[in-house]
Amino acid sequence: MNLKEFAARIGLSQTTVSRAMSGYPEVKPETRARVLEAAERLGYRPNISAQRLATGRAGAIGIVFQGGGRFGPHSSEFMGGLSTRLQKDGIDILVSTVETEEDEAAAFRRLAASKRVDAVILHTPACTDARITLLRALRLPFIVHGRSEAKKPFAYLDIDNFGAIETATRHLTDLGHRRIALINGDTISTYARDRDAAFRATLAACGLPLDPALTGHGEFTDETGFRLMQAFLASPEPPTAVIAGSMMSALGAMRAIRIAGLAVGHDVSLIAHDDVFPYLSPDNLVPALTTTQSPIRAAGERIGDMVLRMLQGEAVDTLQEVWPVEFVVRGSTGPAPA
Amino acid sequence: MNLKEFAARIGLSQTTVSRAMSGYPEVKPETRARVLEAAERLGYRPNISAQRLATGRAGAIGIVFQGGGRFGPHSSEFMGGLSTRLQKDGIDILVSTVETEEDEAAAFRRLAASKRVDAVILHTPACTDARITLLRALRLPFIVHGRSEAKKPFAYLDIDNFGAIETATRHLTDLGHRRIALINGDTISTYARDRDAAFRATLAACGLPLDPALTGHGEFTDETGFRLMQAFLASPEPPTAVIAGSMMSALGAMRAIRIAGLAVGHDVSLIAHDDVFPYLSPDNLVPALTTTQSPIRAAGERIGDMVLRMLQGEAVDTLQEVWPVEFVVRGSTGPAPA
DNA sequence: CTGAAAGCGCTTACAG
DNA sequence: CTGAAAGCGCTTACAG
Repeated sequence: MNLKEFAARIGLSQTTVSRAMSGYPEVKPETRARVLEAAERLGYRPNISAQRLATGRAGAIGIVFQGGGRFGPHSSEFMGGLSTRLQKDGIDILVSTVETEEDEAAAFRRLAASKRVDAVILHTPACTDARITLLRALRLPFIVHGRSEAKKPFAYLDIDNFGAIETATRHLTDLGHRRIALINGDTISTYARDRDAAFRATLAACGLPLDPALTGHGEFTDETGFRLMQAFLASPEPPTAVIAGSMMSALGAMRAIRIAGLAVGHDVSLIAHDDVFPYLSPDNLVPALTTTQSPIRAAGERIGDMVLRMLQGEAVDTLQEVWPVEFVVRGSTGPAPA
Repeated sequence: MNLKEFAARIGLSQTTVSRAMSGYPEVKPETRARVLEAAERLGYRPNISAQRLATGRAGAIGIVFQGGGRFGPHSSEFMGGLSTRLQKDGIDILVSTVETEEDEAAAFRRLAASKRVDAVILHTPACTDARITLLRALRLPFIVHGRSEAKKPFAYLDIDNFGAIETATRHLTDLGHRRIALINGDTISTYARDRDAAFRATLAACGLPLDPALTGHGEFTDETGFRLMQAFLASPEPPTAVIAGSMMSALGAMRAIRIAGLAVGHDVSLIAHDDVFPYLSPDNLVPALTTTQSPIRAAGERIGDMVLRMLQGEAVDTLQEVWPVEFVVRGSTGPAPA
């Protein structure tokens, strides 16, 4: 049933029905109630494509994931939160996956040109990110999950990666550790740079040298954690503590530590950053894992909120948040072995 | 730039331009080439909402995830595959997350009434699933990831859950195990029932009793695996082997086994079903994990393919596939202890 | 092979 | 507070 039929059926004009359903103020309350009730009863819903064409709004926001690897557990938690929030306002999420950087740029061009989305969410930004320049040129509104450097301000939500790693590192030095390793994420992303900077700064502040053999980069997978930890342990002076960038890396690191015949929390302390996955809790590991934690699902919800406000015209420089990261000490960290 | 402007700019009618861009046959090849080149050069793309309104097609398929828990690592892998395939045909994916069963039904009604999607993907079906009845009533085309019982045929892609667990169980009995435990998924889903049936049938075929204390159900999380395994081990006659429904459950089970002072693959054999996650490989575990495996990403791609064929009018009874599951023996299974 | 025009189902400025 | 009508930007039956 379309608007014309429905309006005829209840004896009102299309105009009034449309206004009643869209919540416009100038409709008499009784009229609105009657329209809403009838729509529910007769099952009338405005055709979304017609609505979009008429208003010029797409009613959807876009998100692009690059490569198989990047659509992992973090993505799904984030998406869960985002979707929960946008659902409430009837905004759709349009998911694209691409292989390369060029494909991602092409995807953004396509989204912009065909007016498929009202805004996009950019994630895992690099320190200087060409995508930001592109989105600006395309006049496609965007919000960044993470931070980046750019001349003009833009909307973003990030967590305090610097603070997280600073706290973690400081906790370890306080426990007497002097050889600390870091399993970081990919090299170009801002978050990895921030974590690296925090790690270096804190070691320096404690008068400890940075041993390049004790830092490694890679995807947040079990395998990378395992491989890097094995390399650390094989170095001439193995670490007595390690900070892992994610729960996945931590699982791999834990195994490497055990295989080496060492005990986590006793011979080697371990801290992981935890995005809070419902299916993998640091409390369940043995020993329970000390973590810096920040729920990525909540970040998704918040970004959904922010993108809606942006579309309502709120200025981007009021849409900038940095979330503190919680630090939870559990059994995987202990005094440095004598 | 819209069609009118663009057509004027290159001196052709809107009709011809539209036909050239949509790949209709009746356009002269040179004309088409000229149109396509100009579109590329001038950056013209049809407005997607107008296109959808005019054709009556939404150009999108929907997928609904129920509850936070269900949008986990399996979902993201599946979505990655699905998106990869649909992208090629310019079909969008519309993701919704809901809390309850009623919300899910409401979401389907909304998608259907507002013509937001051309079809939906239904996943994790129960043996008799009310959602199938609903989608039929709504005349919303659908394809099921999994199987279900229904009078009329419908499109689906499932893996051979029965065969997988049969093979796994048989492998264990062949190794001399007589007390085998099963960590299964939620109770109402078809896949869990199939796995349970295979487990029972194989034990029976080997003349082994089924001990209810050695089977458990729950979400595919580390925690559930851990908790169930601890319970199994605490039973009067603990198992010498266990089959876990997912990699997450297996991680928890492994830990419970180790905490009990037992060795995986020696004291207790372990087999897991693996959906093949890029960030968590059974080869990396210690010992490497024997698995029944089936890549859920590939299933996502295939379902994308099938849904496109369905929308092109292919009959649903030719869109039914059951994939065999691969069995890979690694170090986590060994002879039953004497 | 190409074009003029109706129609898809909404929204909204304008008029009352 | 309500309505008649133009317009959003496409597609496509019909005519040539």
